[in-house]
Amino acid sequence: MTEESTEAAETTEARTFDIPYRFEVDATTAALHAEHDGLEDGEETGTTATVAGRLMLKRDQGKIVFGVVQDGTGRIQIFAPAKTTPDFEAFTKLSLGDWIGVTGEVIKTRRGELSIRPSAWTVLAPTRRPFPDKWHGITDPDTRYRQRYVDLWVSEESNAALRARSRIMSLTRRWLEDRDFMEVETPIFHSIASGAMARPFTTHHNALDIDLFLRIAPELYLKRLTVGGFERVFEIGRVFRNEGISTRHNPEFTMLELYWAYADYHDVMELVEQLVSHLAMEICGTTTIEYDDRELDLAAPWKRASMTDLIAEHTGLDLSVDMDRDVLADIAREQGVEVKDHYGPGKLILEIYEKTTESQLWGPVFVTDYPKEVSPLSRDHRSEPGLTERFEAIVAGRELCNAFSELIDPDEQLERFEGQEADRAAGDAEAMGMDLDYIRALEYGLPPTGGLGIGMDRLVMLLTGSTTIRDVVLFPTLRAEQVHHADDAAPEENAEGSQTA
RNA sequence: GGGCCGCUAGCUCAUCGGGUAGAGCAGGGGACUUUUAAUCCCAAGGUGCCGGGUUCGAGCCCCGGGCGGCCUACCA
Repeated sequence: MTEESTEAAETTEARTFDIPYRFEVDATTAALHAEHDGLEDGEETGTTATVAGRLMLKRDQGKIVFGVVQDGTGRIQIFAPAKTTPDFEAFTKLSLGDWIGVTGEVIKTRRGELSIRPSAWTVLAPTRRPFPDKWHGITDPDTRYRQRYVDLWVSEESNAALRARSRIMSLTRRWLEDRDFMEVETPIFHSIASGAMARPFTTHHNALDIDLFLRIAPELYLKRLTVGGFERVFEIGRVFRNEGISTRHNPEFTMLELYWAYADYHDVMELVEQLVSHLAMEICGTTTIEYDDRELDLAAPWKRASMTDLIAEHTGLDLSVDMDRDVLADIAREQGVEVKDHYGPGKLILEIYEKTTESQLWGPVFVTDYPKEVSPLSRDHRSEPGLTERFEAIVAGRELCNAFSELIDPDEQLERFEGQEADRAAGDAEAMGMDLDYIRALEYGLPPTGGLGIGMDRLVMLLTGSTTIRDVVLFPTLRAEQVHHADDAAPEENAEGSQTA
């Protein structure tokens, strides 16, 4: 087997076409269906339309060719009789996967299929690689994620989920802007990894000769803006956490954070339940959706319950951060928690909650009043000592967001950072970094502020029914693939573009 | 990171007690004037992920590696 013949099996011989520099489309396939699906079988409209897209199916009848063209909105049949189709011979030679533009009368065939009968057509891009199975498409997840450019036009569900993602982002922005929130962009390079508990990615700036972290959260920059007088800000952007990859985790993911001056965490709860139910109505047409074969009602208001009440409800254990640390540690061990020496009462309660209760919740429910020990950026609870005004929303059994009445006291914030540093010294690689400039900002005065972070990928999963995050991320993080191309293939190498070598 | 599983033609999948791989679709050639994954005929297409080992003989058994999936751990 020679190199040439191997390659010939994988890419078809180059066909040459005179490809225009632009092409004027005047209709989408969806619009044509919306307008003309009511036609009688065999009826003709007398109206001409021009569509463009990829040739997905072709049925050659000899003197008639039936094609199916797919654009970004759907599909339409091309009805091409030899008699009326220009350059008919060439039309019969088109390959599945070719991009074409077609102009012709909109008609309905005798068998009742809405079609365009071409009076003109042109190739817009010939495909040089073989078409995936036209019925099964691509099932190999590796290929779907690596070659999303194929997956997107072959797998309808992928296409729909990723388009829904784009709409969700757009709807979220509009909804927040309608409430006078202003979108901002803060740095992705951080010199201190702070604002969340996670391991960062590290990089280096040559000219400054300094190491930098990719941000794990935009939080501290956004609150600096509130100090600066931007009273309602939000950022939708990528954050980076150097942790495991799973069906719910991608190392880079999209976070919405917002800060709302003069509001508290009760206001933020209302905002979250309203935003999410609004998005559900827009995307799903209802707030009663199904996820993972279970029903979920996203209509506001959502249940609110404190962490300790939920633990009591699920285990019968009546816990409090006032309890003796060692007593709590024993209870934690009984529940299967791996207790570490530096865990205080608050951390132990959080661990017990995560072990016994969180996975039992389906939601939506706001879990409120987190221990101070595990909430270094949240303000002390106004009436519950040792707790903070913080909540997470559990929806479909997963954490959707994290929010709080922001800690505004610089002295208290400094102490919390010091506590984090102690944890880091005790071996906690995810402890938050000390940020003295942020303390300085607080010293200028941060008004009462409600803050929120939502994992947008998770939200998209929820609203599109996706059970893996990779289905809502266009290009999920994967190991590098070694792609060979025929032109640079060494003789002993496999001249293959889609396999690993 | 740990455990389990997978990798066969461009795509979707077969095959076997270890005896040298087979079909559909796509691609090539041909037939067909209303098809709907069209149909029919012909020909072609494989370093069975890679590298070792065992064996007279390995896609199949063993070891190592690569890539992926699921579960698990951390987090959103």
